[in-house]
Amino acid sequence: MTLFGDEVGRPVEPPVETSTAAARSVGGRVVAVLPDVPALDRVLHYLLPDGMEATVGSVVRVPLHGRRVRGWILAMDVDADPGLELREVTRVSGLALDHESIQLARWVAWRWVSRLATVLRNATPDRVVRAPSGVRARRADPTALPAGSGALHRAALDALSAGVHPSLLQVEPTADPAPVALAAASLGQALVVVPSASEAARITSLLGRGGATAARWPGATGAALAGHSIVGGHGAVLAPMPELAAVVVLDEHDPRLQNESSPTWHAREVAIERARRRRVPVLLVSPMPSLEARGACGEPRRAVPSSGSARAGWARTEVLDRRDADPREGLFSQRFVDAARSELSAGRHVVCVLNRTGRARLLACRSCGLVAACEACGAAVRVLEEDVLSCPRCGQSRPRVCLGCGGHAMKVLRPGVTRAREDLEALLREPVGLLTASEEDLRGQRVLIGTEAVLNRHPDSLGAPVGLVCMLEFDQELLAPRYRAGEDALWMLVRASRLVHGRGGRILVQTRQPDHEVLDAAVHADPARILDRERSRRELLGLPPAAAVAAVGGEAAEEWISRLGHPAGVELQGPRAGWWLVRAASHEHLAAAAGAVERPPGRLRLRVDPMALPG
DNA sequence: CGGACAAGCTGA
DNA sequence: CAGCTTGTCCGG
Repeated sequence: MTLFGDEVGRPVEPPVETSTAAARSVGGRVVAVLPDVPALDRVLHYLLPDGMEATVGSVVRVPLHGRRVRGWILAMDVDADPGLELREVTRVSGLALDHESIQLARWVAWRWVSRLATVLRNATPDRVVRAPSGVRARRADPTALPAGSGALHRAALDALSAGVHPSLLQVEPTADPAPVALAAASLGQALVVVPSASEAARITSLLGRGGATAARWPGATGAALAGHSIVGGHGAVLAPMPELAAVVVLDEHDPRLQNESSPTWHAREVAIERARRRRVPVLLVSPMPSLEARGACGEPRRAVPSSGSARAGWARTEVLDRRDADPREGLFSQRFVDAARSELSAGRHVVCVLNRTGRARLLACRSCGLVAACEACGAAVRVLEEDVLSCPRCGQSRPRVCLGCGGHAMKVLRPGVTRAREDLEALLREPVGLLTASEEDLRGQRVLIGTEAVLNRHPDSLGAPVGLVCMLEFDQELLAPRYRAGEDALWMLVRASRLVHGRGGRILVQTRQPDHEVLDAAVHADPARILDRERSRRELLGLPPAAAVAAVGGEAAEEWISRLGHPAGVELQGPRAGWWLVRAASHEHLAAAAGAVERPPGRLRLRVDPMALPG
């Protein structure tokens, strides 16, 4: 029989999995296995020997063409071609998924134009379990609430009990979302998706204190199968959850909810689809609801601000116009230095954000003025470590010598955080800590400089209260070529608000675009000021979510595009720098057109709903 | 994907 | 013609 219609196409409802052939063979049951070999992309039949316990979703090892590979059981007791000599399952490793999460993975593979094996590989934790946890599932006690969170808890409960249509709750930036998670976990097994592992840890322990059985994903398959609530990043959305009662996505606008490598599934979209299939409520929460969420849920309900003030949770934001600044002032304005000194003397901490790693991103020779460029490809080189110029385009590196005059002295035109930190230490006569995605040195404690990564920290992890966050060069964010630059920039200001929360702290933004709409939105504590305009811009330009878009690259891209042809309702652009852009009116159209293409051999990179468009 | 197997090339 | 590389095929 054919499993679930065609094996890679649009998922259909599961077939009845009883078999007329159950008694056909001696010594075992026939099972359908998807080998963990994405290029194969076929379901094969094996014999599960008597005495070997397995079920749909079990991870097994099977012989395949002279080797042993991992695979997933997709169906039990299926009909196999009677002429086939079936081989035996070698080993049952354990449980990782269930029927529902496999069906959902099938939908993910369809929606993000990927293969089922690739999605299952992403959804399978490194360690599989032998059996569900023996601890009986408990719900959260609805009366166990952190102080002052009653209003948000009630709003969440209202939204979750209003029916199964997805709902959207706009909260203030500094609202603790824990009451929303507690509300979901008081209904039964809850799936709580958050953007980061640290936030997952925090919410998990809060749920535990609220009386619920809750566990962090990944590493919680046994708990999930036993009906415990699950808290985790974008991967958690495919956890097997047999008793699922409610789904919550916190900070649904956060780009980290999208898987960064293919398939680029977004946890928000999967959560909505999962809740629809299970007929359970789903609640999205955000201080700046995304266009995608508003498209799926309609206009957001607003949680009553705890303080009652209209700009509650949004820190005071000062915009410093640097158009007329003395160029010798460099990154640090006098106003910033004064503000920083006064915060420090008041016992509060200072955080600076400069979204450039390394020592320098642009240099020029001191004697002849030539900009330092790559010998091989001509791109501007940067300094990541002392005295080595490295090319961001082709990866070549060379010593720090001017190609024009042989001079050694270089002027830094665009410093990175490493260099900016040294300048700041000299300026404030104070040790400065450094925090980037890859490097952490908090020796300064009182003053901290970092890339965007510093904004992902919970304020409690920084010791004393932060009184001032300064965006040293915000134009880089406002002018970034990514089509989501506006939202991303506002999200940085929201996170800065979280860092200075509750102490009358403020944000100082150094910019040459003081009237930019993103700054206007932050100053007025009203994200709708950019998001409404953003929506019409996306519609006008055919950008997500107004259109469904996929970027196609890799060596097999050209062949794939030619096989795609020109189906109705699909528009092609490119190639530009080896990437094509496929655009369709909806994801139904995009997935139908892309799913009909037989993958050519070779590396194909297919990114649906990419964060940034190629070129 | 990666093992099996066949066909092609090389050197004694 | 053994020994090695390169290419195509196909998996239960």
